[in-house]
Amino acid sequence: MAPDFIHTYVSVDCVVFGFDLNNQLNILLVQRRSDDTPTEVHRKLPGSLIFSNEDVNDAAGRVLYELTGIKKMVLKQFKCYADPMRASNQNDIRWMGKEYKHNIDRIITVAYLSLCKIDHKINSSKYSNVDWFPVDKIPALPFDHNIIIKEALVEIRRWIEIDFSIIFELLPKKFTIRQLYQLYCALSEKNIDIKNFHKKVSSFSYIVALDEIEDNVPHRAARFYKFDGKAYKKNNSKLIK
Amino acid sequence: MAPDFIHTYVSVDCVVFGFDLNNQLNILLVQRRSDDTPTEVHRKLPGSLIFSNEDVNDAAGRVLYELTGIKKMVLKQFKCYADPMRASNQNDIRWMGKEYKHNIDRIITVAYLSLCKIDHKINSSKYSNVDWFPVDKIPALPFDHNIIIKEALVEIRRWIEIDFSIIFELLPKKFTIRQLYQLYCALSEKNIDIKNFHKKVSSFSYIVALDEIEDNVPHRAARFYKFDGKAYKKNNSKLIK
DNA sequence: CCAAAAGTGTTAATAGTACACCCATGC
DNA sequence: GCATGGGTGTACTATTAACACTTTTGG
Repeated sequence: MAPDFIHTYVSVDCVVFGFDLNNQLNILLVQRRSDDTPTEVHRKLPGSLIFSNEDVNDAAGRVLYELTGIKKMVLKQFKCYADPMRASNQNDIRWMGKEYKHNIDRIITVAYLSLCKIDHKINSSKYSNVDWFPVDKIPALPFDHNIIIKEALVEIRRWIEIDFSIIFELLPKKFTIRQLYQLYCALSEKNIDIKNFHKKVSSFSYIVALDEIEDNVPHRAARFYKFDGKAYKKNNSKLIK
Repeated sequence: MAPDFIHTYVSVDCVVFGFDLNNQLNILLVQRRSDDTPTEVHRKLPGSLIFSNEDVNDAAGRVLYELTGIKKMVLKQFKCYADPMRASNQNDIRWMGKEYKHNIDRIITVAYLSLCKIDHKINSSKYSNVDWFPVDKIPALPFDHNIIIKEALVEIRRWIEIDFSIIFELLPKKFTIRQLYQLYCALSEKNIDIKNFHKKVSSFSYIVALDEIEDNVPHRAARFYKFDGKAYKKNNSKLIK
């Protein structure tokens, strides 16, 4: 009975978002080593097979740490990809054989979202090349990584709705309300009035005005604010619909 | 290198919700065959290992069909459970050996949500016992099934917020606004005024009043309504916050 | 001065909340 | 009649949306 049940490899892949100064969402991609075509640069999502004694959440935390050198990044599992054909491309099969020293026939992956301040130093212990790519300039990637990224974008938007506070993971510690506004617009695809946004947001107890203001801007300097996580949790408000 | 990467079995488990006449959320559990203790009845979530050429989504659809005899049930993947210890209980290991005729050391599972009108006839081709259990009377289950159910409850609430229309999968074709109200309350844990709810909901274009009214009730009979999926999609409204 | 964005104020429209009141039915 | 819930209306409140106006800064 049941000769058909599979025994398969399981990996995790991480979609790490950053928000750049041009108000673009970016994603971290790593370089895939390829001896066959040393001149061509191949990119992929950072990921790894899971270890025999490792939960997928732990594996994702490990991948993120090996990727950025940052210990406690926020992360959120969002989907398991298990199409039997997702790793059927010959290049992908060859790459897996080299990378893992195993013959891998089928592999399913659990995809994670993570967020990173784009100005944070990336200090990877595993990858030699780690770079930000704007979401509208993602190259063709192996496996189903392009699909994963597309769905991660839907997922991050949902996440913001559920927990607004994670938006601050993408902003510098000190930010202007305009920056928050532009990030919120990029994520929610709503088109709210910046004046009203300003008024509303600056009234929140967890958005704390600092003494500091912008410097060297060709217009009135904006005030910097910081996010107070404790005040947010107290009022556990979603506040922005 | 990499002797530690696992090659593991993958299963799907389905949490099927129903809403009963006592305004209780229920979950479908099946009976686990156990030769060791034929007198004791053990329950579990319906599930299966995935086949070698099967996507997890297809496996979940198959499990649901084998469970209920219904072809197109709504389903939603919500989380992958991969704790290395999740199948370390000796009873569970023994059961898996018998069920699948394999020695299974580790198994990860992908959990799905599904919804079913509780009055729908259950016609299982695989399980001899399939029963509804109110969510507050779920017995101790094998593996991490109790945890999965707990998290499924959080997930179904989120789902309703994202797509209100799925609530009608839990109601009879003809329903009163009170029924809709009580289901909505059970799911959202909000405490809105039923009069205001009535007024609001009955104004929606996709909630269609029927000519029929209740029968044999000790008070004024309520009107039946039906849900118009096409009208809903047109206005793609979430409308209820 | 002008352009550009910060920041505040005013007002109208909309949506949500509380609750009064009448209706229909079985006992 | 009375208790129970159906169904409608009205008035109040909170939130959102639109937009005018003043402020600050560099050029």
